[in-house]
Amino acid sequence: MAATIRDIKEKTGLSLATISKYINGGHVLPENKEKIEAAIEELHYEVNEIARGLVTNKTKTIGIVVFRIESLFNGTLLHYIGNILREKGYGLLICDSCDDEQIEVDNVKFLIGKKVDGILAIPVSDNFSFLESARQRNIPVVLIDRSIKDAACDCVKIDNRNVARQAVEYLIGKHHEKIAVICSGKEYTGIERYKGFMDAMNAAGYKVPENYYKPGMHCVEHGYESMKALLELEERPTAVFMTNYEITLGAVMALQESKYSCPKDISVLGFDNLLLTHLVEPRMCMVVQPMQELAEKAAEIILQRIEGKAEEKPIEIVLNTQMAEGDSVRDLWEN
Amino acid sequence: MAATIRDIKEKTGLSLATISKYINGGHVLPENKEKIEAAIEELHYEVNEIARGLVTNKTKTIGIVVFRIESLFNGTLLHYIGNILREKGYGLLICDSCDDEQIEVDNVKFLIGKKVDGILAIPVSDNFSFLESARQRNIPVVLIDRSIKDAACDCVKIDNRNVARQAVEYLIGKHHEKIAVICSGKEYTGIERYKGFMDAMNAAGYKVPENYYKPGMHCVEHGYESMKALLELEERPTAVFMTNYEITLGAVMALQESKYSCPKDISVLGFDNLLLTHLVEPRMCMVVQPMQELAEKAAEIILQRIEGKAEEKPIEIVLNTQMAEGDSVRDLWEN
DNA sequence: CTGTTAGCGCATTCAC
DNA sequence: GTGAATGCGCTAACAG
Repeated sequence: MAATIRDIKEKTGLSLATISKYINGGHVLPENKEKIEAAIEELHYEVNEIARGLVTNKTKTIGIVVFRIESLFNGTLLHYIGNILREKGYGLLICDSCDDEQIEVDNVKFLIGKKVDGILAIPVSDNFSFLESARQRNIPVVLIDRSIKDAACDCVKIDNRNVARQAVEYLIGKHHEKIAVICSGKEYTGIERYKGFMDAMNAAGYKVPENYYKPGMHCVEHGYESMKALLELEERPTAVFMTNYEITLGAVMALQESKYSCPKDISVLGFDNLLLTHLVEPRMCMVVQPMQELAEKAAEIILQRIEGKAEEKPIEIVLNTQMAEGDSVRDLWEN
Repeated sequence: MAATIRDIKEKTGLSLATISKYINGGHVLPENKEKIEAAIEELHYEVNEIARGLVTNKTKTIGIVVFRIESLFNGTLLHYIGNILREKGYGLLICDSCDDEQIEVDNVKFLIGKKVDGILAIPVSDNFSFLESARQRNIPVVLIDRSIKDAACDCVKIDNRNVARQAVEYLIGKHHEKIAVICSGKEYTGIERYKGFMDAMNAAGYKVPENYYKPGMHCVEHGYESMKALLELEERPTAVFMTNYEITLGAVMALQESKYSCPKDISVLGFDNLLLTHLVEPRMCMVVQPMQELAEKAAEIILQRIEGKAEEKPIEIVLNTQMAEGDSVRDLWEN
């Protein structure tokens, strides 16, 4: 058995209170301090966080629910978040929702059972109900990347609609008019980015035929199938805008397999998938989110909430985003 | 405050023991069962795992130390492992070692402080010292993918040397003689796979010039730089064997950027990177590990250890691996 | 099958 | 500055 605070009481002859106080940074007489330190050293004593948690009602653990852990987007976020939290002594309990809303609900309940101090979520669901159980128990929740309508919940995200509009304006600036969009049709980011797409198209006065609009699941397959369908169209679009990591990946896979070449036959502009910019020819144009900042802000907010030093009302942080230019968009007026 | 077992005692008039028993799956009278269930429902009662942990000395939490969480290899493993464990009611506390041995040591200590019931590791380090602290406390440890020499520790891995040999024999079967290898030079898998490479080359009687052997870090950059160097060689290899996910990725990136085309100018055979087989042309030959099986076995073993129903001596599971054929290897005698 | 009692290891009142 | 007592929420012995 590991040594407990009682063992060091025996060893030093001091009382539990004194020892506990020292451990938690309180002042004790120098000679007692030495005694305690010596005993700790000798017995390899380490605080039992479980016992401490029972009385403080804190676990120093934060739960994170991600829509799909295999997504590189989530992996990158986890990397940054995990490092920040661990520096502060917090553990990260991770739950993979596998793109399934029911699993997501269960995950939140599971985390609550684990008595996490706070919950970070990159959600699958587009309504807040899966987090109700957390709210009831006053467990702080911070949404990352995907906010939820009318949720009144802390959230860190990017200016989705704006950046999508800018990206499409870039395409339009290269004189594209027949632009298709592949996006997720259900969740927040997909919808917002689609709105941004339409903003730009409407402002330019361009129509979007129904078969140029490809809403669907947030997954590689949807990107793949949609791009395939677009390429088979009699009146092919001259440019395609893909609005997330997975969809970009799938669409590029379909393009690579096809007989068409980019940007000669078709121009593409993707989202988040920085990896691809180094992998395929030509270098892709890509909207890239500031992952580290996203992670840092989210960690910062959840810690503030846990320590109770944040204002009452929901904090919403919207980060600016930039577009990485490449060679995957051809100017139709050149050549 | 959340409801406790005492609240439901008040509500039902039953004793703590009866309620506890019911919660833990014991048999109680049907009428009491109904009373308890009703009270649980009404009070939104959920077990406080912390309190339970204090008395059972179990946290129902398993820690996992991964060499780099952003690696898709780890993401896939985490996906499978997390799902299995959560089904059994176990949480997964995740620690990213960021490819740094010192961080890895700290991570293990951190997990021990969190009193995890067991530790899974996909390690950075090639010696067991980072796990000593766990062993001292009798915390079960299972190594995944990368075993450690003389560690006498449970381990789930693949037949690295064999499958590498087979892969190289496939290249040799296509009449390649000038075969280069890019591998990680330090950790277990890199060394084993290199041995397999040499087994095949030696058996065939082919020499491996020093500049065809590219050991280095387990990272994208190493794959990229090495492939670039190989392509610039006066006497270029006709085939290149890449021995892990990251290196394969980097090498393919370099190849895509180069003036050479695959398999016309050079043949390649990669490892683990199934994603790539769908992304680049031509379809790549790839050794692919049975990720799900790897995860399942590891989860199974750690749970057995925790429940104390595993034999004393270390369990070592070696899974068979197959090679996915593609078109990235040209038969030198054809055309 | 049920109730009573006693801790798990620690932090936190209070007195002193 | 220190020590004795109390309880966090639960499980595990018992005895009934």
